[in-house]
Amino acid sequence: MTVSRKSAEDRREELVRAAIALVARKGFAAVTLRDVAAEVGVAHGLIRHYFPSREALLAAAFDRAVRDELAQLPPTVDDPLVALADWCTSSVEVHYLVWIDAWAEAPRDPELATALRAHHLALDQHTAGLLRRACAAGGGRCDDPDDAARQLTAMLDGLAVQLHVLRVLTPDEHDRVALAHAERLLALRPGTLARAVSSG
Amino acid sequence: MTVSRKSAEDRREELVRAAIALVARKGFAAVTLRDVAAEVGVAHGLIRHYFPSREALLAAAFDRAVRDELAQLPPTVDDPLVALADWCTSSVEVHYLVWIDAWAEAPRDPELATALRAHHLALDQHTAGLLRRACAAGGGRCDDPDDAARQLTAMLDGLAVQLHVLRVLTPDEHDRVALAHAERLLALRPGTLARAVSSG
DNA sequence: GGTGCTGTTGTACGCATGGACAACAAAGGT
DNA sequence: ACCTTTGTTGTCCATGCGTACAACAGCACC
Repeated sequence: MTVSRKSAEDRREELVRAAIALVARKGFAAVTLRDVAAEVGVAHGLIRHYFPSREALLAAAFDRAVRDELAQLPPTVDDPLVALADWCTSSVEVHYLVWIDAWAEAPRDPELATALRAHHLALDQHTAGLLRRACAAGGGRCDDPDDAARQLTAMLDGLAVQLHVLRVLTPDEHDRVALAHAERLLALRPGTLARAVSSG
Repeated sequence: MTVSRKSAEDRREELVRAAIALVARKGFAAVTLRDVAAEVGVAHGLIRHYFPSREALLAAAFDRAVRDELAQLPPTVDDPLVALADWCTSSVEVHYLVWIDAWAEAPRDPELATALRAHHLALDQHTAGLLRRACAAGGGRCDDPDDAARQLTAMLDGLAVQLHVLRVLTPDEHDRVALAHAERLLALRPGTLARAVSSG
């Protein structure tokens, strides 16, 4: 049997990506080192060569998922209304399954809770920025963007649960409710945002 | 060692309650039959006398948690405004930790997902009723109570995550945002609901 | 072409888990 | 008093887990 060698960098990356996929599929608690190894196609002993413990691997995976999401946030869209509309309608399923699992784990894992809180605050700030710019561009009114951002993120989280977990919403309904809520927060004319959703 | 005997009914109840508490504390996946037995103070073999499997015990525990919550829903309050305001501000921490854990588990457990969806729809209907009555009593306007209920439950779920998991909100902030959102949904004068919160 | 270095494998160990079951102990009927 | 029923215990087993580690294989450098 000839073994296939990879650079340490590539292999680490491969393992982390496999871990993220498996967490989304099976949940933090159910992900096994043997699972991850099988997903990549290596012996499970190899993981110990890159990560001192299972916990370290999962922490790296979560960290990576956060970084991924934050990095791909700015969709390189200039129009503030389009940016906000896209933000309201972009709820990536895989990521949300990871977040919801992290929510469930957070009360027992202070480190994860801290990371989760930091991630949330970053998204909150991003959302506040989107709201500010969209408000100015759309002729709306927004006394307290930070408060509005809190309300929008709460709504989006709740809608994501209804969409991805409870499945009591269709994607279209999700988008309609989210956009309507954002329009109401900014006192925009109904439909302003709905018409701005990028066609892509 | 003299063993302490209990009626089958009482013992079952005791085991289910212990399971609920442990799920809230450690999460579905991490709850062990030995854990539950230790919590109650019996040998772990006893559980098999009451439940055919671990899965059956946890299912019974979740079912019981749902029943508990639905049973104690009507807070025996007549005033519709007070009832709605109480509903917006009552977010029991223990229960929500169980729900969030169930959300995380649902994508892998179709039976749990079904139960969760049924529970959600029941709450949605309850919320729609509250909104209808409060709207009439408070002189608001509500074209589509079902849609408004969907939006309120989504917001409450999102806020519960921010309060209990992320801990980026104080209970007061939670209540303020929730009440303001409900007022906006019904086009009530700001403060109408906030003043109605039962003093208890 | 030997010689380290490093990625990789396979096996082994200790441990915790869910489940199975035989033995035991407390009531309750007769 | 005996015996049946039923709640309860302790022990055993197969399995799967995270971790540890010795041996192996590809690769670069001298």
